[in-house]
Amino acid sequence: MEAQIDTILKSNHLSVTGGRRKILELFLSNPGALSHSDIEKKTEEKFDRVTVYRTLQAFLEKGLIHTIPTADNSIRYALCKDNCSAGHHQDNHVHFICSQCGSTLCLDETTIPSIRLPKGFVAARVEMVVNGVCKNCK
Amino acid sequence: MEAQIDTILKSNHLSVTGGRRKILELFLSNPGALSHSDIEKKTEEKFDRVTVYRTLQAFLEKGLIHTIPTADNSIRYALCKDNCSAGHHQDNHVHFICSQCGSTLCLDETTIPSIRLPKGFVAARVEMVVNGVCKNCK
DNA sequence: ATTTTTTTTGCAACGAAGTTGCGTTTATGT
DNA sequence: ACATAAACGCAACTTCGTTGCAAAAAAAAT
Ligand SMILES: [Mn+2]
Ligand SMILES: [Mn+2]
Ligand SMILES: [Zn+2]
Ligand SMILES: [Zn+2]
Repeated sequence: MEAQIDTILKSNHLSVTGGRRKILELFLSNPGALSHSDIEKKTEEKFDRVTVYRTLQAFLEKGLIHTIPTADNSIRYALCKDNCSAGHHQDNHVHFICSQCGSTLCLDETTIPSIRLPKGFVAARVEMVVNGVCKNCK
Repeated sequence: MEAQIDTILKSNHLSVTGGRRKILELFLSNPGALSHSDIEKKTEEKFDRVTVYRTLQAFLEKGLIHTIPTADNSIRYALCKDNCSAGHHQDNHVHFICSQCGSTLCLDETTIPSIRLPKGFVAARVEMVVNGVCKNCK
C-alpha cells in the first residue's frame, strides 16, 4: 500500500509529502467519494485547511481525481479509475448519491447514455447523478 | 404580466410582496437559470441578501423553482414548467451549461433517458447536466 | 553526503457566502 | 379598520475558500 501510494504520486509528477500520502490513502481505502470536510475529519485536522485545498486541486489537475456535481453545493471528489490524464478527464460513468447513508458512489460499470440535443447545441461533457437508495441501505 | 405574477404567488400560497414579485418577474423574463448573485445584481441590491435567500427557499419548497447541480459549487435556480408541487418536483429534463456565455438552460424538450442501475440500487431522481456550447454562441 | 534549488506547508489575514435572532414593517383575513 | 400572522432588514456570527509570505521539507545538483 505504502509503495503503491508513492508510485502513484511519482508517476503523476507530484512530490511525495505526508499530506498527499495521507489524502491519497483515504481515497484508496474508501469505497465512495469524499468531500473536503470529510477529508478534514478523517485526517483529524492534522493538516491545514489550505493544504487540503491545494492537494485536492493538485490531484484534480493531474487527473487523479474527479469532481461530482451535487444540487446542494458540496463538491465531492473521487478517484479516477479510467485513463484520465492532466486536463483530460474521461470518467463518463453515472454517480449515485444515497439519501439514506449519504455516501456518493461511482458506478463505474454504468456508462452515461448518449442523448440527442436540440439543433445548435454541442456537448463537451455530460454528467449524470442519480439520487436514491443504495445497495447496502436497502 | 403583473397580474400573472400575483396569480402565481397566490396559487402557491405565498403572500405577495415586493421582493417576491420582483424575483419571480426575473425568472419569468429570463430565458435561463439564475444564481443567487445573478438575482442580487439584477435587482440592483434593492433587497437584503437574507430576503433573497429566504425567497428562493420559499419558491423551492412550493415547487415553483428547481435547482440545477453544477460541479463548481454555484447553485442555479430555474422555473419549474412541469406540474411540480410542494415537495415533489418532476423536472426530468436535461440541463445545459454553456462554457462560452455561461448561461444555464433548461432543455425542456429533452427528457432524461432511463438507465439500468446495478442490482440493489433504487433511483428516486436522476439529474443530467450537459456542458458545451449553446445555440447562440455557435 | 552536503549543499543548493525548488516545492510544499502552515499561518495570518482577508473576503465571500450563508445562517440565525430579533425588533420593525408589511400583508392578509375578518 | 383592526387584529393577527408573515415577511423584511439589520446586525452578528459561522463557515468556506483564497492569497501572500516566511519557514520547512523534498528534490536535484554537486
Ligand atoms: Mn466517478
Ligand atoms: Mn430545469
Ligand atoms: Zn446508502
Ligand atoms: Zn452560450
